[in-house]
Amino acid sequence: MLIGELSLETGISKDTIRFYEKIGLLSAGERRVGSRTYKEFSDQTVNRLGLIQKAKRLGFTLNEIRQTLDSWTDGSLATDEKVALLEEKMTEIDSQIEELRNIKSYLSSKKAFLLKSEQSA
Amino acid sequence: MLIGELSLETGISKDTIRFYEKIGLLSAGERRVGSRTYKEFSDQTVNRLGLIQKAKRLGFTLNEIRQTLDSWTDGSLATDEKVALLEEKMTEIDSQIEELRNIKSYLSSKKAFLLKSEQSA
DNA sequence: ATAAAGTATGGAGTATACTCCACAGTCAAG
DNA sequence: CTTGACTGTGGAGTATACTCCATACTTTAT
Repeated sequence: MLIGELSLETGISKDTIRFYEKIGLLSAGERRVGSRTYKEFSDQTVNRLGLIQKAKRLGFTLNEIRQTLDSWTDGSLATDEKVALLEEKMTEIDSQIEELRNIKSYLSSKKAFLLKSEQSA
Repeated sequence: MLIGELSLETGISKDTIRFYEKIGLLSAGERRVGSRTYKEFSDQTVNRLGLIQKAKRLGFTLNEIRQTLDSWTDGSLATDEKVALLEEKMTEIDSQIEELRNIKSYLSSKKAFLLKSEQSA
């Protein structure tokens, strides 16, 4: 598919997609038309962009994402290494959730304090 | 306290503290010594920097943090508005936790897939 | 008296992640 | 055959958040 369709399907702007391709986070084939060539993106690119979004939400930089996705597909990782990597990421997610819970309970105590002050006023 | 002590207590670099002060995220008094003036930070600044770190982890920009902290202390918010704001942030945290759980279960399914493939191989 | 450590200031530089623009070729519709 | 929508390229610009550097003053230890 061409960039417009990919953009529509993923909700990611064409400029961002072009930027991702420029830094090697996405790859594209070529479709020759007259004197021009258009970028041809595979269906899996939609999935890859979804992964990228997920990873970004986890706080990874585009560089880290590229490296991880590359090592995932270039045959340099054995299955058990992939499993270990997934488990590592899941542990990181647990830590992040824990941190969010801490912040939430901090906010909760702030709220309790406000309500208490209000009552006594 | 001076910047070095504040940096030690918070683990935030002097440069970053100076940057925060420059953009109005922190305020400091003046301590005059001879022809010079040093920045004098109050004890509450430690706490404020802790808040800033928490807010950053929630994904807020420094600008948003400044505005929220300012409105918190400048008397422009009634108690019930503060309570509402806290509740809103807590809801946002819940959403973030939910999203992290989704990503985790995605990773979990990837892992299950890998293990299944390994078994059949 | 001197050196080391801390501080302030102004400004340059870096990293990340886009976002926008001008220019130009391609294609389908009217 | 013109117009509008889509595409590519190169490069400039923006926003965020620092980080580093040179210069210079002050205090403290030796």
